[in-house]
Parts: sequence; C-alpha cells; structure tokens
Amino acid sequence: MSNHRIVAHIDMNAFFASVEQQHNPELRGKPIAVVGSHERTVITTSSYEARKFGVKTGMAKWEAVRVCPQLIFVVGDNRKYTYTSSRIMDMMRDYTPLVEVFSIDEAWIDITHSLSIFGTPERIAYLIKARIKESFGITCSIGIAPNKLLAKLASDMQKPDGLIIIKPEDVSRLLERMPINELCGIGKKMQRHLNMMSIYTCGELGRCEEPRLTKKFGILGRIYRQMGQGIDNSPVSPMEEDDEVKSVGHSMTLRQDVSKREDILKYLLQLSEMVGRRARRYEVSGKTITLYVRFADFYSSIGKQDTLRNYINQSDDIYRTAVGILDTLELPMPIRLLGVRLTNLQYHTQQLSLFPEERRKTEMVRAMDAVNNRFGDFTVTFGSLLATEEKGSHVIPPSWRPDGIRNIDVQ
DNA sequence: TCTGGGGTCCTAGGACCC
DNA sequence: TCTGGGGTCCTAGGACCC
Repeated sequence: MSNHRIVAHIDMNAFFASVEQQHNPELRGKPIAVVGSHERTVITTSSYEARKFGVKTGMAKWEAVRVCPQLIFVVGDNRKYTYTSSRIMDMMRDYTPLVEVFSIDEAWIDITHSLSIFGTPERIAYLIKARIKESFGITCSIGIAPNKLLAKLASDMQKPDGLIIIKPEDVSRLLERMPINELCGIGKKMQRHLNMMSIYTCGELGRCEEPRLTKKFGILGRIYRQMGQGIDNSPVSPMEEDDEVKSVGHSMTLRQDVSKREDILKYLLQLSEMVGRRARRYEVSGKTITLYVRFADFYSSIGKQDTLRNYINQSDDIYRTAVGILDTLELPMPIRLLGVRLTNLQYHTQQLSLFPEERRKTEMVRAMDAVNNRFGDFTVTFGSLLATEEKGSHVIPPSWRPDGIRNIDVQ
C-alpha cells in the first residue's frame, strides 16, 4: 500500500444550465444561458450547446445574443441549484466521510481509505459519475491526484464528462510545461507579475529560487513555489459544525445609476434586510458594517466601514449604520452598485431580551423571517419598504418556482 | 443596453495599550 | 530628551475563487 493520499475533485459540468435542462426537457440539446432577473445581468452559466457559439460566463446578455441569436435565456433559481447540489454532496458521502464542498458545483473527496471497500480510484469515479448522471441527468469532470491542488487541475483538463488521473510519478512531467494560470490560486494579476519575472510554466515557477519570490510576494512566494512543484499538503476537510462564516453581505447593481439620496436609501433598506435576514438565519450578529459603492464609470469605487460597540443583526440597525456611513461619503458621480456587508461576526444562541419592547421586536422579526424563508424574499417586510416602487424588482414569486420543489424546506 | 454577486485571505498603515 | 517595541484592533484596498 502506497503512502500517498488519493484525492478526487468533482466538478459539475455547466451546473446551473444542466439543472435547467433536466427540469425542462424542451431545453435539452439547445443553447441556453442562465441569467439573473435584472436588466443589467450577465451570463451565469451556459450550456455546452451555447458555448460552441462562444457564449461565456460573465458576458452581457446583448453580447451573448450577438454571438448566438437562438440562445434561450433562463432566469436562475438558486433554491433549485442549492437543493440539487446538497443531494449530490450527500451522495458523495456514501464513499467517504471526507467530503469538502468547495462551491455549489465542486467538491474534493479524500478516498485514500475507501479503496479497500470500493476498489480502485477509477471505479469510485465511475460509480459517482454514473449516479450523478442517473439521478440528476448531469455530467461531471473528475480529477484524481495525490492532493487537492492537482486534483483540481486534473478535473479541469477534460470537460465535459472527463476523468483524468495524475499519478505521483507523472506530476513533474505534467507540470513542466503547464501554464501557471492553470493553477487554482494564480489569477490574471499574479500571472502578469510572474510573467514579468519570465516565469510562464509551473516548471519554471517550481525551480525559481525562493528568496526571489518571497521578496516580491512575501509569504505567498513560498506557497507559489510549492504550487509550481505540485506540492499541497492541505487536508480535505469536511464542513464542521464550528466551521463558521466570517461575513454576510449583499450587493446589487442598480437598474439605473442613481444620485438622489432618497433613491440610495431605498436600495440600502433592501440590502440591509437581505443581510439582516441571512445573519439571523445563521444566528450570527456582527459589529462591523461595510458600505460598498461602485460608481457609474464602473472602475472607481469606495468601501467604508464602521465598527460599533455592540453586535447587531436587526435589519433596521444595519440600515441605520449603513446610512450613517453613506452620509460621510463624497459622491463624485452617480452610483452603479451598492453593497452592505456585516463582518466581525459573533455566533450566538439566540436569547430573548428581558425588555418587553425588544422582545416583541425580536419575535416579530423572527416571524417575518419565517414567512420569507418559506415563500421568498420580501413577501413580508417593514412598511417603509413595501411603499417603494422598487419592491418586487428582486422578488422571485413563489408561483414562478417550477413544480416539484414547492414543498422543500430550504434552510 | 457594455461589464453579477457571494465570499475568503492578505497587506500596510495608524491608533492605542502596556 | 533619543530613536523602543510588541500586540491588538481598526480601516482601506487588492487579489483570488466560484
């Protein structure tokens, strides 16, 4: 028995689009794109049929239509994807308890100790592929390697429906000519920096003298060098109960750029409610509020934060703090995007206040949250928000939801 | 009608305390 | 009378991931 780990990375192919095609047979085999419900939306995911035409994630809608006139747009439904995702993740736990969920459509599993029961890594990969295909009609790409970094690299190498296995003895040969930007963790900017140092491939990165890298990138320099060598000792770590989120935020690009304080406040109220409700659902409160503003030119932005003495998670407290920050800001031009984020979090077991006034409010908020969690955002809310004409712009009406998931209690 | 939204982690400088 | 220095918290911004 060898002493190296066996890690698999599973990556659903065109996840959101595949889920939609599975739900609606008429969409199968056709170029579709999942988008947001607002006017200034972009492509979230497109089907492989659409990708053939050059439709890409992040493209503006009009741009996608230009390259693919017959493209079918589907407004995304996060609950559907979350539900499918968690069932797929559960399924993987049949093969090992070591499942690390990386995002809604990706996970690592450590199958080092699963081989005695299930056989070879290939067999486990095929079992998982077959079950995902059978239960959800979705294909996935699987990469198997001695660690997470390489497993992720491997799953990227063959799409869709791929299976690539990197054996320890193949690592250095594979990395020698592999472009550095294929590594998870090296993005556009870092690629540029490294290119300027004449480093283009993983082989070159791995051979670079450490001081040269640490001088420029600090601690990260050392990590990059190891990545270039295919070294990654981080464990596959399943979500623990005490694996806590560190911030809760919500932001949105506005339907039109706004300048009037009154308009800005309407959006801030909505955002504060989204943040507050999510914070309460997680049973956290925070004492730092960050207000983020992106201006009409798209490139200039400001993030400003305020740290309070108390921990808060009530929407109106968040709103008041956000407005307080807004009032300290100079606004040189109209605003394109607004964001509110709660950080510096504290987890708590909710306890009711001794003061009747506060207790009534907490209970009322809890009741509203329950309704909203069940029937969709902004079904009930504070009166001031209902009065705005913006109400509804981000609502997914319950009736819109496709059959089959109405009874699912989304948490 | 150009260009989404959810996060995490790191850095660097300043305030403040002992 | 010079110029200490470590720890912690806070803020603003940037890079990266999906």
